[in-house]
Amino acid sequence: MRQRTRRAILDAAIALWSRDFSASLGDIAERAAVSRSTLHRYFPERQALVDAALAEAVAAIEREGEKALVGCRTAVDELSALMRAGIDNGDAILFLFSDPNRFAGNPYWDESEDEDVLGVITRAQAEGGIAADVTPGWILGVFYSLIYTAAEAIASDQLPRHRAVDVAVRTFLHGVGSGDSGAH
Amino acid sequence: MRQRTRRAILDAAIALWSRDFSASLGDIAERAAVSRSTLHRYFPERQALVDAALAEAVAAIEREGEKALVGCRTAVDELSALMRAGIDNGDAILFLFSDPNRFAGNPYWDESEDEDVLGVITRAQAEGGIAADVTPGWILGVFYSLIYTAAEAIASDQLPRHRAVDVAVRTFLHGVGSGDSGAH
DNA sequence: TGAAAATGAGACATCAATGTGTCATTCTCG
DNA sequence: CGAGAATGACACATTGATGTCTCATTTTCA
Repeated sequence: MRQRTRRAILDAAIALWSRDFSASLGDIAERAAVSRSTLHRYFPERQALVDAALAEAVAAIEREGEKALVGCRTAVDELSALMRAGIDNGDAILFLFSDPNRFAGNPYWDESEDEDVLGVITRAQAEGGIAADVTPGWILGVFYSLIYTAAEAIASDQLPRHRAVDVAVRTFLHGVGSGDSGAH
Repeated sequence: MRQRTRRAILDAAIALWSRDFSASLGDIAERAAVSRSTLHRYFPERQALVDAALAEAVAAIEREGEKALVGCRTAVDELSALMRAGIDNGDAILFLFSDPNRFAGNPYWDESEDEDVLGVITRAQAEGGIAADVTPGWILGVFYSLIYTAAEAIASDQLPRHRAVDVAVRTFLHGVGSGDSGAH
């Protein structure tokens, strides 16, 4: 029970704070189907919950990202797999990146995931699967933006999950142009 | 002076709330280089400032979008122009769309801009410039996401403004793939 | 079953943000 | 210049979120 409750609170915090960081602890407790008393037993201060949610979100992304990479042959394959994993953890992505400065200086803020993805991107550029005349930083931003957009489309029932993943990967690689106009 | 002060407060509110909606009125007053007293004279309650900022952001987007459309020949041209205009008003875009539910039910919340862009998108699909096998809703989401990403890249000095616009439009139409792999 | 753990309910105290006033100072413009 | 508008600097009350505590109830597990 102990772990289940903690998990419910963290999930609720990430789900709510990913959309609105001003959500109160009362809101989170309600979402987690837990009393505010219990929430305070697990996380005595608001900041403690922020830190734990941050650590949990980072861990989830790393964990799922790791799993997604098995069996990939090219760097582009890896990016597609990471995008799928990111969409499946849309709340965590959104929570981490909705405000790039929110966690600046927080010891639990870990940019290694950024570094990992950037590595895959530069590798994909070297392999010729990703345009080499655009900065990796821009590509990383597009990568996360499309994950966000796909997660949002799923959450609002605009697209089924599998369709959202396909369309996001396709948009990432080829854009939404018809394809018959000359690429740059 | 009266109008200038009001404008400074609205700009500060949009700039701060676009990144962090929990920013306090004190933060906004400081950013606007104005005392909290003055802020309260212009906007007696927090909600009044929220409403005014919302109305101002909507108006700015509509106004700049309108201006951007002159001289466009194709619907794809219009989308490119709208994207440029959006990036130039990145704070307003971000403020309006960072939380799609924040302004639900607010009388100043106007979805007509959404409708306008959706119209251009379907027109572009009919003209053959935009893929017709993807939902307009998805394309709209990608459109705004790339505006956000470009505005963020500019704000963090990763890309100069003109370069960000170019790269965003190109990504919108052709993605970040190298282009020599078969498009869908 | 029965003790220990976990939880819920609620009464507080505290604190930061917000809202409301007053008064002095600065500025704008006739 | 000088009156009126605009602003800044406070003091203060209010409010909602947060943090702390106690006690009753429920759940878990040996």
